[in-house]
Amino acid sequence: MGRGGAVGADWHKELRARGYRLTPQRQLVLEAVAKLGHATPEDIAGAVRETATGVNISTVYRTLELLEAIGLVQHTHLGHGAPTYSVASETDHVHLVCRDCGAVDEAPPSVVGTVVEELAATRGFQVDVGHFAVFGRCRSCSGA
Amino acid sequence: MGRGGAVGADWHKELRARGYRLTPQRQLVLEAVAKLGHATPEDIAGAVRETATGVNISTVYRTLELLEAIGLVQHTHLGHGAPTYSVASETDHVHLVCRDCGAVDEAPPSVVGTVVEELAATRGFQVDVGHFAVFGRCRSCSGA
DNA sequence: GTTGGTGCAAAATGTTTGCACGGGG
DNA sequence: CCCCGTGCAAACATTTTGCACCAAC
Repeated sequence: MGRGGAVGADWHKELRARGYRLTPQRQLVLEAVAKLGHATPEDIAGAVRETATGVNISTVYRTLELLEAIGLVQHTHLGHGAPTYSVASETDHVHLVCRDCGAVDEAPPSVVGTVVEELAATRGFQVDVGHFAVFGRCRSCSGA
Repeated sequence: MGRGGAVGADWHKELRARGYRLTPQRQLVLEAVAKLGHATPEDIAGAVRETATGVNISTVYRTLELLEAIGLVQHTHLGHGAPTYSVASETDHVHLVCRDCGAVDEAPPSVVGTVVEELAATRGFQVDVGHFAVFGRCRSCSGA
């Protein structure tokens, strides 16, 4: 699950190759994203503060932007508030968000496979399955 | 199409029936939503200001919340910024948003029909097709 | 030693709320 | 005449930016 070790062993090279520096803040933010999963920037800042003396929220934003550009993390919109970040390898699934209770469920990308294929074939549209959630009402809340 | 007159002829009754009052602001906001389509609260406030002396932005928010509760309008998240509002009858479609050029395309709900049915059958999840957009890369941007 | 990264504070953006006044019913 | 709805301003929440200092390389 969210173990820090799951994060690519040598993402340092990714940074260096692009001229970026390896800082403790960047290490901490990436570890926090891996550990938390679906965490908002604020969540991440909070988690990091428990470990270190403190990483400024603006640094968290800048770092997330950087890590996303490199392809190490991705963000998803699960609701009206802040987006949530996960390590890129873990975001390959569909999010089901209940409009009533707010519960977030996950489904394998295969459930939308036919749609993805159809949109690619008929419109040349390459779907990014994880970016937006699928909104609706879960079983518990639909009254059944 | 986008004329104010296209909006249900007697939504006044909807208001009255629930104990709400009919005000010029509410009328203007609803007409603006109908005319603009996929408009942010700020867009709507701007459009209304061209007609009237001015409707406060907070009134726009409160009015949109009210109109959505009644079922006359709905909002959709098309990107990272503000949500966009449309009259309820026009939101019954899937939004395809390109991550590169930001273009918003629309597709009939039928393209996701199988997914909607599958999620209902296997998980009891009632999908709200219009609330979140489908994110990805459009034909022009995946080729160039 | 350079130069990019960080912290801090302030600004920008988007949304909500408290309160007093005015208009709808 | 009652009281809901509005305008206004301030609070709130989230994200971005300018700038001086510090640390990675």
